[in-house]
Amino acid sequence: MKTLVDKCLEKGVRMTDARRIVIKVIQSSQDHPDAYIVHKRAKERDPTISFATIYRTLKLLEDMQLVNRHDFGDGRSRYEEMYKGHHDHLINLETGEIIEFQNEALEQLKRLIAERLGYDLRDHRLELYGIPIST
Amino acid sequence: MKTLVDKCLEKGVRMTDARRIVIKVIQSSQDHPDAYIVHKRAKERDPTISFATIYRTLKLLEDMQLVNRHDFGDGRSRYEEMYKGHHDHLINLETGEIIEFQNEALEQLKRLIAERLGYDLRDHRLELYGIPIST
DNA sequence: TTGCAATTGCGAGTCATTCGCATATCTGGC
DNA sequence: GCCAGATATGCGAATGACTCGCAATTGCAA
Repeated sequence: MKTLVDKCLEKGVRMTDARRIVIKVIQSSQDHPDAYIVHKRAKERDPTISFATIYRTLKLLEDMQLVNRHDFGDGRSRYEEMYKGHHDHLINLETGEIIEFQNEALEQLKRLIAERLGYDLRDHRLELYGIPIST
Repeated sequence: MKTLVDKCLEKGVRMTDARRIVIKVIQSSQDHPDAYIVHKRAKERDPTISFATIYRTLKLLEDMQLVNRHDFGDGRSRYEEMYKGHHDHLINLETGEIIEFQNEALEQLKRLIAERLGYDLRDHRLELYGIPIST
């Protein structure tokens, strides 16, 4: 099981303190932090790390397909480690809580629809927004 | 068949020249224009109309559920009249072209997934990104 | 250990969108 | 039709997320 650091080294990406910290933050986050939160968490490990570096490193990791960037409609990007299988998100409109889910039937349907339209599916984005069923 | 203007009047929304123009632009657009394009088209009808008014009017129409705002990941919002049934979008990664599609099985599946997770589905967003299948 | 290209922190710059405010425009009641 | 007051407009400035330019620092290969 390779770590993100291993994967970076493998691709010849220079491994700096700042990058190690951002990677650590991403790996130990179980939620979907935005850049501001990532910066806040990174500063706990090194108070001198800058915002620009957070953004640059997140972009680097995104380009390397090691991190996923999501836009949940609140005007800023949120990040999570790209690990295991694909999953989609359901956003609780009352609390902002984000629930992850996987559904193979859904994935198949997406591919099928794209194919019917004459396209090879390269990426997709699905978000459900709901409120908890009361009772 | 009520027009957007009718629907606005019905809800007691004051009908101004600027709003009539924005509505006209939205109604006669077959694509998914961003605010800049809406402004450009609106200026053809009244060169003095301002950007702020475009945004304010689009927001008004969005709040009234007469216009849909989409974010296709390029950093700006795109607008379309909210008419007929719900549909999703497939974005051609090579040309940026946007294809609309509807799929009832997909809609049912979305509702089912939300329900299983204990949520009442209030909104959702699905975008497929693909490249044309070459033959 | 050294050299130099890659990376960092900083502050300034972008870009889409929103706001504050003075002016202009609606619209319901006469 | 006309008026008053509430609303909407245009303008430019403000915001907020993100990116860039640059000088100083740092990683890493030889």
